[in-house]
Amino acid sequence: MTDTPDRAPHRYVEIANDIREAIARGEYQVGDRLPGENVLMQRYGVARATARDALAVLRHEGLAIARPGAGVYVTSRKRLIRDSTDRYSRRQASPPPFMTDAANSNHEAGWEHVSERKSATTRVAELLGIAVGEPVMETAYRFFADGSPVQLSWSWEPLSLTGGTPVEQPEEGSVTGVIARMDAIGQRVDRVVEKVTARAATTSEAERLQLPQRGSYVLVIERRHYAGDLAVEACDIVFPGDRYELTYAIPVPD
Amino acid sequence: MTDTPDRAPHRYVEIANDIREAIARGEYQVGDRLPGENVLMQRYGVARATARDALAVLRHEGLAIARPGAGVYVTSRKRLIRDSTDRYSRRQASPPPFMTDAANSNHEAGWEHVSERKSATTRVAELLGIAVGEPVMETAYRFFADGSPVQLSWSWEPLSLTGGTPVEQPEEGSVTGVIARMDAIGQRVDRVVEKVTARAATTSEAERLQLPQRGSYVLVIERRHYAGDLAVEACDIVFPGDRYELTYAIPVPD
DNA sequence: TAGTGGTCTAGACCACAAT
DNA sequence: TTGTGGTCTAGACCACTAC
Repeated sequence: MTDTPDRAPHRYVEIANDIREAIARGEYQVGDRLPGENVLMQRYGVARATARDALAVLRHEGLAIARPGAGVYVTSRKRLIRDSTDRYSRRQASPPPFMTDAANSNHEAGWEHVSERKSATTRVAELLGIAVGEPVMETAYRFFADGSPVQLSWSWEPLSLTGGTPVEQPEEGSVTGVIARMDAIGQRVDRVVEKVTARAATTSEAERLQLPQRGSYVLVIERRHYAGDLAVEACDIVFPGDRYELTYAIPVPD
Repeated sequence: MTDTPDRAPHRYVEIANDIREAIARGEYQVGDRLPGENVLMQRYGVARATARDALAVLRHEGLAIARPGAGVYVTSRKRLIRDSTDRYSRRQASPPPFMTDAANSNHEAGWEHVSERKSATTRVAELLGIAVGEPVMETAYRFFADGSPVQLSWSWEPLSLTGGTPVEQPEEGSVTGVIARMDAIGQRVDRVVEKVTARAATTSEAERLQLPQRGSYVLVIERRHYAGDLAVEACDIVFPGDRYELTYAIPVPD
């Protein structure tokens, strides 16, 4: 028979496994408090750092979250679904796409936004195919579901296209949605490109998404709306890595 | 004027910032060795754990990787691109999609695979819409680029469709690719659905992808090929979170 | 063999949450 | 006021890498 290495298991892994299994057995429900560092030190006879390492494993897996001063709690395992199918269409979206994403959650969902004229940074200029320093409209969003922030985004549109038109302000006019607004000024969006990556959360992202400063990761979409070869909008979208699922349906032509 | 909190910065954050900036300045190139725990202890006059925490920040950001016994090294920042556009078409793919993804890398790319008849687990049954225990063909893949593993996947096809046909073995016949193989047995794939998530790497994933056991995260695609409402293939694809970018082009109908 | 990062002990002080 | 998690010190042993 095969001789499994069977190396001595590490204490912190064993402890993490114990707690994980207890959660799986239902001994701890979502929102329940888990045994903290002090309890684990006594229960397993380990040092502070070892108990802490065990909880760090669960935190990184997204199973638990530490609330400083309060304790460690079991987190919700449900992911919000962002479905790209039918998300980008000419029909005036109603309700807006994000509300559909959040339809599963119990509490109210909503968002805040602020639009501002800016000059294109190097990156924004590259995304939109314009010159650095050209005027753009930047709109920053933060979306909420279940009372907590679940999505950040920054959208940029070249003011050479929208400046002085009724759709200059993305969230102020009667027409909403990039595609419909661009239609209104004669720019026919025919293609949306989304690039998906995962990376560590920056300090500011962790703060605004109410994630732990250390060890958090995010899902990032870099999106562009195109009218032919012209990029009419660029957008960075940031999700807590363990809270979202992105769905893409790809038609296979005959 | 606004009174910024200006809370005392933490030592480990300062140290991490110093090293990150040194990398940005080009003082350390990809593959170079960074100052280790012992050097940082002396240079900054901190304890082992604090130096370690500083390096942990960089490791989590994907900027550095620790090689036990050897040191901490600057990692490559280039992401492989997996483009869904034209990935799923009736034309016989040549070269296979993965080779296109890896076209940017300098060293050779390739993959290993192994196919095996199995019984559908609960999850596979649910994915394929069949009964638990039904026979399926499971094919496990591991893809390499630049000499290191960059992608794992597991594909399942119901043997009720492919069993006894020339395309029963995904990688053995003259016809390759799910769509072409299914065409060969009269199943016309018209839609591929991909669900993208991010999560912590499991122990076994970290091992097979040669990632650190702690703190690694992965991008996961759960993919299904559909012929009408019939799921003819399901597949889990796992990427190192900081090594890949997934691209989706979504056409906007008139 | 010397040095490395991974794990672990046994303490400490702090800001903050709950009471 | 008490307890919590976040940070930090000052040691230790180990398996492994590089020489």
